[in-house]
Amino acid sequence: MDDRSAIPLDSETKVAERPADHETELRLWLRLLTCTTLIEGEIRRRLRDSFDVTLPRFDLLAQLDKAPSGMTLGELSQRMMVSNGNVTGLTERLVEQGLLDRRASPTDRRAQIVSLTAEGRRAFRSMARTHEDWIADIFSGLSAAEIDTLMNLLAKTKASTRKAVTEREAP
Amino acid sequence: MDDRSAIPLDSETKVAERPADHETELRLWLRLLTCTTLIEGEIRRRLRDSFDVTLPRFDLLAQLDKAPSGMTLGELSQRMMVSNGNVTGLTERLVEQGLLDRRASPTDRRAQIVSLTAEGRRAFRSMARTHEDWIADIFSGLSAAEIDTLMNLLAKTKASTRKAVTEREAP
DNA sequence: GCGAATTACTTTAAGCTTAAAATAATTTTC
DNA sequence: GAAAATTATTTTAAGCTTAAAGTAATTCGC
Repeated sequence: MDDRSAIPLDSETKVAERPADHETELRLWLRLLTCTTLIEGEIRRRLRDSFDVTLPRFDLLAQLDKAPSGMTLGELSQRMMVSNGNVTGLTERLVEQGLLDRRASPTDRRAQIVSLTAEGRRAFRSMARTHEDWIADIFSGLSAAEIDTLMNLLAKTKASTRKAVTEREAP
Repeated sequence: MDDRSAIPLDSETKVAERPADHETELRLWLRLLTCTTLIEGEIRRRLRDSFDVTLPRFDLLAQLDKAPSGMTLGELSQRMMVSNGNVTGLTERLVEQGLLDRRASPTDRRAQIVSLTAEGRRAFRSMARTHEDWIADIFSGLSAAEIDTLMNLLAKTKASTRKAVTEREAP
């Protein structure tokens, strides 16, 4: 007999039938997803209304702002956790908009290095200041201690996820 | 002279220069986003590899599984937190796939009610069981207590976000 | 060095997603 | 009960996103 279901997690009378229902984890995942969707949607809306920029473009600019000498497309794609083709398209539009510079790598003729133009940097910095205030506003219902705890638990979640992914890839 | 670096992180002696840098909240948001992106990507990949289904379709089926008598498109769009047009398209494809039924509302001629077909219900239930195990696996690095704390902090985050959104809409 | 494997990127096709405008039906207001 | 406002949905155009296939350059193995 499988007695795992007899462990009094929240429930009282789990019958043997179903091995172990991981409803708790599922609810956690749904809540995590809801939070992110909610915040992401709000930020997307504000970026569009205030600066007429999309969130993916803002994200790309943010990555480049952290790398003054630029970055290859592959590096961008890794840091943004999106596909290569995605970065190709985003970059094209931002170059066209005059916010990005694109040049061939001096050491590798396959690679392209993109970096912010002066205008791109100026535009991003200006948006970033407001963006930071929005985020602070959104999290203002949490105390410093709660933010700290949340940070740590999310770090654990990230580690746990990576482990699950890795172990499945190389079993 | 730039004395920002001399200011203790959350001190109250904010010098005039830079009002308040909310770097902590920004880092929290980025971490939250990373977690979700990581998990979402993995689940999307597994759903495709194992069941040849997309995540949005799975999500729509999940909503309908919870409403045995069906739901209007508008209700679906609200619960899934996506646009109306999005639901229109997803529904079309799922009806075409034979997983959804779609009928006019008897009380409101503008509205359509969609519900799972027998096949749709069977297909979803089968996928859902595996899906739940994946989620449990992904969160397996967290203890029950940690999961509980995380749940509560995310509830707070959600509430704080809704407050920020609402107050901006109706100031 | 030479062929094989890998790497960086682009292209393609399909699907997802949104905002905004349009359509049609219902409800509210006077 | 007619006009005005709201609601439910669809359509449209633009952009995002991915997986998979393709191209070109580099590195590896010998």
